[in-house]
Amino acid sequence: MNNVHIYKYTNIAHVLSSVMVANSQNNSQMRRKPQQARSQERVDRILNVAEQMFIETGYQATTTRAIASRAEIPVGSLYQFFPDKAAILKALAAKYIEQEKQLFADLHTEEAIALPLSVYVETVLDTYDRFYTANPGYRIVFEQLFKATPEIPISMYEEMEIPLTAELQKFLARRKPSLYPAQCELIATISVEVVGTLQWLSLHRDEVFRTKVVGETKKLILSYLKLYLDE
Amino acid sequence: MNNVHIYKYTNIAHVLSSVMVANSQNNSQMRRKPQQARSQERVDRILNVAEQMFIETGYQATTTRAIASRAEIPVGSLYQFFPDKAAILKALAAKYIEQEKQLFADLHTEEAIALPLSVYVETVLDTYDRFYTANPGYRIVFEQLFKATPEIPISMYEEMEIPLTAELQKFLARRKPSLYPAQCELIATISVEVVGTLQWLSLHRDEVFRTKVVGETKKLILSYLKLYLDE
Amino acid sequence: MNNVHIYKYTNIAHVLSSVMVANSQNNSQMRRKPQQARSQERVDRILNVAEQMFIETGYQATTTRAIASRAEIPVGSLYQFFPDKAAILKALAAKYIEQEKQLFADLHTEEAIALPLSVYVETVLDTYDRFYTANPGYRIVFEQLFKATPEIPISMYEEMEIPLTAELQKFLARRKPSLYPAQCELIATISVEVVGTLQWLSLHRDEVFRTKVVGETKKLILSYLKLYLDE
Amino acid sequence: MNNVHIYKYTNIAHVLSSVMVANSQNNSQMRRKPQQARSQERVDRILNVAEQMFIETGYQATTTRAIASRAEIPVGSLYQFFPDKAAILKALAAKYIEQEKQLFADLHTEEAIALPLSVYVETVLDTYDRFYTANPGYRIVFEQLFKATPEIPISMYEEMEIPLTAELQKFLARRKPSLYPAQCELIATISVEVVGTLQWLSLHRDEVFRTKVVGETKKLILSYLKLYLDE
DNA sequence: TATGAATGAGACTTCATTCAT
DNA sequence: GATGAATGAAGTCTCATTCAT
Repeated sequence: MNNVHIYKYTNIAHVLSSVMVANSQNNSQMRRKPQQARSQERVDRILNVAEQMFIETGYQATTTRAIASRAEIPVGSLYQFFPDKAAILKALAAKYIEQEKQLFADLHTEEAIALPLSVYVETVLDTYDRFYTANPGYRIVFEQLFKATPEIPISMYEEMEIPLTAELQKFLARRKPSLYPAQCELIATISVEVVGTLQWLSLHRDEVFRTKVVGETKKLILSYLKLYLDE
Repeated sequence: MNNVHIYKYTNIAHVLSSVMVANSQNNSQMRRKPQQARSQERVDRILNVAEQMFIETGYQATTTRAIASRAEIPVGSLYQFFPDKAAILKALAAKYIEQEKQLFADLHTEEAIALPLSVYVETVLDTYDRFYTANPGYRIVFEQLFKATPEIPISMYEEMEIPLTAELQKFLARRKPSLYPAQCELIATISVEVVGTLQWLSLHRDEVFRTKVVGETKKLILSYLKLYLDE
Repeated sequence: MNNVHIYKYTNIAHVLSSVMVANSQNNSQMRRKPQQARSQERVDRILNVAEQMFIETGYQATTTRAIASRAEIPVGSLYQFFPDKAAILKALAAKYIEQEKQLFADLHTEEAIALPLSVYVETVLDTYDRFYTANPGYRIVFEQLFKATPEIPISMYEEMEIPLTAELQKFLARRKPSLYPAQCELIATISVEVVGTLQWLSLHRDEVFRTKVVGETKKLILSYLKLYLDE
Repeated sequence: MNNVHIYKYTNIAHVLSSVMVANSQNNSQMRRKPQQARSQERVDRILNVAEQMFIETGYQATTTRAIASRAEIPVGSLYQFFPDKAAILKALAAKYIEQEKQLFADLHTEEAIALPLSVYVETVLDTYDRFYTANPGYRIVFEQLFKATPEIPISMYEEMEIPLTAELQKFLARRKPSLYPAQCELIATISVEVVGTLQWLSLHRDEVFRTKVVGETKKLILSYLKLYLDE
């Protein structure tokens, strides 16, 4: 979810393609595929540090020197793995999408679609909570990514690999075939956006707060979907 | 609404006070109170241009030269009205709060609270829609403002002059006295955050989309509040 | 005295000429001869304020706006009296030279030269003390003036209107004709420099300190001159 | 000597401490301790160029770009060694104090104090001449440094590491125990100020002039001190 | 391959001076 | 003449990126 805000801004195809490249094997955003253990460990450290600093300070205000320094590697080495600062952003995005894919992999089954709505929502949101908690930089990374790509916004998220919106859209179409595709899209978009925001909100205080917000999110989404799925 | 994300980040009192100063008569954020028509027009142009560019490119990536250039004035003139870049942000924030106050001024009455829930939601969201459409930079400005004030986050929005969350909280307390204050706060916070996000989402495509999203927002919020207000 | 440091730095002829112009009637540094009382009063205020601020903050760090503001006149008006910032410096210099001339006017007489050395020193230094106390900006103004005129230093202070060094030189030549002119010049230069510095030093603490320093200066100069004048 | 003008202006302790830091090993004014030969040479060039330009044009009027340009390095490199413009000033000050200490290291001995006055003066002033000739920016650097530190002037130069005034004061107290401490302080202060000025003066013309001025300084100081030390 | 010093374009801001009112 | 808003060149400092070692 909350990928929605992505296609609001800009040319998804463009951004996504460049991001996905970072994900593939050879033609990587990364200058050098870190085959050795040390390199891989360095890349991970850079990514973790960068994610943390982007959240804390924002993308622009985070300097490459600062990232390298906190990751305890020389700047030069950072540039051996990433051609420029934006590549770190893209690598994070790619990592997020990868995580998202894996996490949602076995969610989109016939069984799942047949589940009672409440159970479905419960399952999806728990999954999403796990994903988001593991990838707290998600929102800020994509926000920045699309701000930096000032092109025509196209909403073709079906084509995208970003799973949540597509998943929900398909779910709606199956459960209530009388809904127009445009309606499915709208409902899915809104749901995903809402879940994304509330997840982000949930991370800004303590654990108790997070749990409460997640609980409310489930109630909210369930009551909203019920309007259409008459259950 | 959507002020929620404000108290997530930081010390409201601090930020707000500095912002409100920009609103008062003499002790302004602005170096010079523009008395003549031409000056006032320039200040307005700066503010409009800045708002637009902050939305498009973000605060940090927007340079003062670029603002001045797009506003078709020399940089020096910009600095005659605003002591620094941050002052533009604060002036925008002050403007928003002013607008918000005026718009919500006669919303918080006994009558309003007695309204049927659906009418209440309808009214509030229409008001909010008007406000947000007139002040599209709201979200990004406050986000930036609080990012720049790295202090202890305190959630005391009752004390704030920002009306929507407080308003909703009071509304809930009156309509359903059995709700704990903490519950009211949570529900209000979530509602405001959701509305804020969806409003923001609504502005990123065409007019048709905006209308649709606003409509869905009403449904969503109404169905959510009904969970608590058993109507 | 203490004009000495002037010809250390730069082309005296150049600087002095431009300064002296500020002193003459029509071809002034000042744009407009303030004939009306108000104008004259404004010019005085500017000069006083500028002198004070140059001492406190230095010439460069003192802005024309700040001068105008502290003198309680608009900047525009300041520029009606002075073509640029440097003109204020020059006007001050001219004022100082004028003061110096007047003060030393009746000092350079046959009688004075015939005085006992100790009485002569006493008289001269008392005069100088009065002058310097009345014109505390003297040192900083000339320092700045010559720093800003980066040309060949020429020591032709006999030609100058600055009286003290020339006066002392003549005094020495008369009292001890066996001294070479070059010696007279050296002794005079050194004496004037020393007196200038100690006078400047004397102004940086309280009145008691000032008196003490002035007393010591007399002793010091007297004992020095005695080396040559065998008295 | 000529450190006197230091405590005229401001809180010695404060300024000195910040300067001395520039002198220590790790907590340097300099961003990076230049370890390699090339870097060290660059730092030296910056310092030399800056010293020269400060003398010629003054501190304020000397731009960092101009320093870098004359030192034939990019501005960025300058800022790699010095966090800001003031740090160059402080580094120079630290260098001077270091030089002063080393030069005066073995001057303050029982033997020196027992020397005939004329020999003592001769020795001290020769030492000072060497120091000042090697560090011509001394005067202007400290002048600027204290102008930028607008605090309460305290004269506690015994505590300072700056040796000359303290040295002379002790010398006087030993040679003539009947002198009050306040008198010693005054005499020392005046002597140091005078020597400082004359040294400064001596540097503004040719070598012949310098020699002559130094010679006269010795005579002058000797004759002054004799007033108190009855020799 | 790994390092981190070096680079310089460009960011924010100031301020002497002008000129329309 | 008097005013003070307007101007923009220039100053200080940062930081993504390169490249010699």
